[in-house]
Amino acid sequence: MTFTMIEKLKGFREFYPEDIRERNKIFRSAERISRVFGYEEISFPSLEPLDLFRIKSGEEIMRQTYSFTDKGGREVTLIPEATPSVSRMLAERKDIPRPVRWYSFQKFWRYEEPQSGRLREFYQYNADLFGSYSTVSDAEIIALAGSILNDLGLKGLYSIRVNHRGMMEKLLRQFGAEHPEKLLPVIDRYHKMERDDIEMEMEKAGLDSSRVRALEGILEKQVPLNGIRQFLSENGVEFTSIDEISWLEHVAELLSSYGINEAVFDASVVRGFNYYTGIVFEAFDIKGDNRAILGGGRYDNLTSVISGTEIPAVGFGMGDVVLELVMRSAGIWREENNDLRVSLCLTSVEFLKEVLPLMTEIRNSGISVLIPPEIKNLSSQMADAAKNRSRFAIIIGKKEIDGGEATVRDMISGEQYHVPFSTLKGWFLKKRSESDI
RNA sequence: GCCGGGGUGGGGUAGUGGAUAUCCUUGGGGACUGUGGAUCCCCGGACCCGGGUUCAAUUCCCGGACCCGGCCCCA
Repeated sequence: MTFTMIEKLKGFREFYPEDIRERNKIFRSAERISRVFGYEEISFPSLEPLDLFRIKSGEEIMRQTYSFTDKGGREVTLIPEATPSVSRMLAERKDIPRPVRWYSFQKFWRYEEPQSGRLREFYQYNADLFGSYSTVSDAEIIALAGSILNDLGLKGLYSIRVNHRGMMEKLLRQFGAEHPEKLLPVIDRYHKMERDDIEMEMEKAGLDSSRVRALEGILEKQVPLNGIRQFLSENGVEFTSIDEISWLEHVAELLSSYGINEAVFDASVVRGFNYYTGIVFEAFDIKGDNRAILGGGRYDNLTSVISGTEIPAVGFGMGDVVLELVMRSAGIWREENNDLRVSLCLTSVEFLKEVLPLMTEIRNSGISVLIPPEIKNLSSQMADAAKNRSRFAIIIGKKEIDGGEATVRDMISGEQYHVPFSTLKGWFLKKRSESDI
């Protein structure tokens, strides 16, 4: 018989238990930190009308998404991002008091060629703060991002590169650019493009050669957030005419008080989409070669396009793909199962009904109890317990039933204990609290 | 959508225009009816798919899907 396995689609993943475990840690971290910042979870459909995304992105959206006509003739799209749906949710419920703090963690789909850190199906965490235009809310959303990364164990291993779209536009105008917004896509690709091409684009935009060199000097370096003013003035920027510098300085001050010391100023971060209006930021692995772990910024005009109501907003998105790569290279992606699990080993199946109530009691206290599906000889049950990484084996035979005590074997040390049935649950709870098992 | 690279059991590999495709590991069973992942024995499992060249293709050629990486795009 010939059998051909049907392969999974390009850019899609399967998750085995060892894959899920650590990913759940990301979910839990994001959930916990979001909650203590006052953010509440929302969820929205995975399939939306194509028009929801067309509004923002035009027809390019067709090439970059899973879009098709459904059986009812509707043009639909597997959601490639969260913002449009979230904006609609906000617009649908005008009674919700602002500011609104929401987060979500869903699957998204993009029809792109997979490459490092980028797949066709991925999870993305999203957080947004609606209804406030302030340095305080900008700092909050960046602090939220940093706190999640810290909670995951990445403290000191990443940097958050911060910039301000409004400031960049003023700066570029001051440098001679007539249409600063046209230069932003070039700046976005500063670290990818050839030097000659960049300089050509800058000159085309209206910068003279000394300004081109000054701009390159600015784009080249990352400096501490609180050193922006000095850095820019050293590179020929007349900062007195740019209010946004003070804005960034205040955000820097707040972030420092938050204990987020990973934020730096990086003028080359402007984000690809042009709907950002204020602060923009991206977090990177400090070692460097990965794509951005997360990215976001302020988008005060977007909600009006999608929902008809203008509501200031600042937020960010973080995908699981790059995050996993970064956590792996930081050596904090664990695949072992650290749950406290114990395996029941019986010398005869007839004892099972007698100890099942006890096992249920132990399970109810949160400890995993594995019942052997087949009662073979004790030796092979012990071997199974070892293989399934049980920390303890509970051995039950005639002796134990008659004596009313379980024999409990520590599978690491080999020590054995006789524990009365009545105190068995407490014995495990004590073991659990004594160490980090 | 474009470009470069890749492929032999679940994982890691050897090898080949022709014969029963190598080894390790993993998995299953047994030796072993009250004590372990050991040991020994047995078993299962692979040349990505399709077409072409050829007497003969896992091997050479072409195409496709997939994987890795890059471009476009980046929400």
